[in-house]
Amino acid sequence: MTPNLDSLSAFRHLCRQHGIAATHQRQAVYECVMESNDHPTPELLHERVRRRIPMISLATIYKCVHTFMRIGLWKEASLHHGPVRVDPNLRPHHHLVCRMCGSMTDISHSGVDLLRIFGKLPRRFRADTVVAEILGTCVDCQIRRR
Amino acid sequence: MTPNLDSLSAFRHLCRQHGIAATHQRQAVYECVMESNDHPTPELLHERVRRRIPMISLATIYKCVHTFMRIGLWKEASLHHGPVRVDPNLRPHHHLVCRMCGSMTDISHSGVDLLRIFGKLPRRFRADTVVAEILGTCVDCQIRRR
DNA sequence: TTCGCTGCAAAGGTTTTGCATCGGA
DNA sequence: TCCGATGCAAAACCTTTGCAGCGAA
Repeated sequence: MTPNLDSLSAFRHLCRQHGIAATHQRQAVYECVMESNDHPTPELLHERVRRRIPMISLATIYKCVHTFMRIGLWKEASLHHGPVRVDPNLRPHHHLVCRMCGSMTDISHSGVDLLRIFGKLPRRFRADTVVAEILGTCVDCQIRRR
Repeated sequence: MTPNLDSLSAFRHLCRQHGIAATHQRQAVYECVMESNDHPTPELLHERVRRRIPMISLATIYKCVHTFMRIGLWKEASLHHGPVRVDPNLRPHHHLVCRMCGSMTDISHSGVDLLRIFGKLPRRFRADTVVAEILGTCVDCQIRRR
């Protein structure tokens, strides 16, 4: 059973669990993200955290974000960001995305109408497309690794 | 009925339909993408197109890609690329992504097990996650626009 | 005290832009 | 001929990195 800790010691506990130092920069970044309802970019996070620690640098934000992702506390919401990729296939289809090399392969729509599955979306959001992104490891990277 | 045209005049026809000039650079970029089975980045496309037009610049590749996307011939396979976005929500969930402002909102998993729906994936791809990305226009942008 | 973390500044990678020139219609 | 497209170079944007000094343990 997790002990009922206040915010500060809960954060220290978390850091100890993962073997990282509990700096106040990390705590501020952590709390700002956990209080967010959106999915902030490092830039936006920097703005928010600076209200508490005016001198914190953007590089530190990036480092904190990577650290928390590495230890599995957060994920990257923006899948396969990086260079644009062109898709000339206009028929509905989904993507197999390799986490290691970033390669993308189409797979057919196969009669799965996701817009129907997600029929009860928030009424206020005007949806036009639903794409399934299937993340994993491609054949080449399975062979190549280790 | 579309006339049966050879490659060159088919391309000219397409350009005329969309009111853009049929330059040989655009034709080479167009053909390279249409012959691709992957989803090339501008960089990779540049390499490939240079086999035909050694002096073509990377800026032209970017401009062509934007043009073909603008007229609706191609899409962007890499959804919401750009700055990283942090996602501290570790429970399975999907995303509402606004095409205009890039904002992302979580929607609940709602019992839809996409990995089961996509049960018959290519055996060789080792899938670990399926995320549905629901693209459209958020409330704020619906109000803001025009 | 020690080692990991921060802040700064520089560099790396991707994309856009301004402008002179070229070429398609 | 005319206007839009290209090529180049510079700038803008996003992210990573190296290193000296700081601070958590």
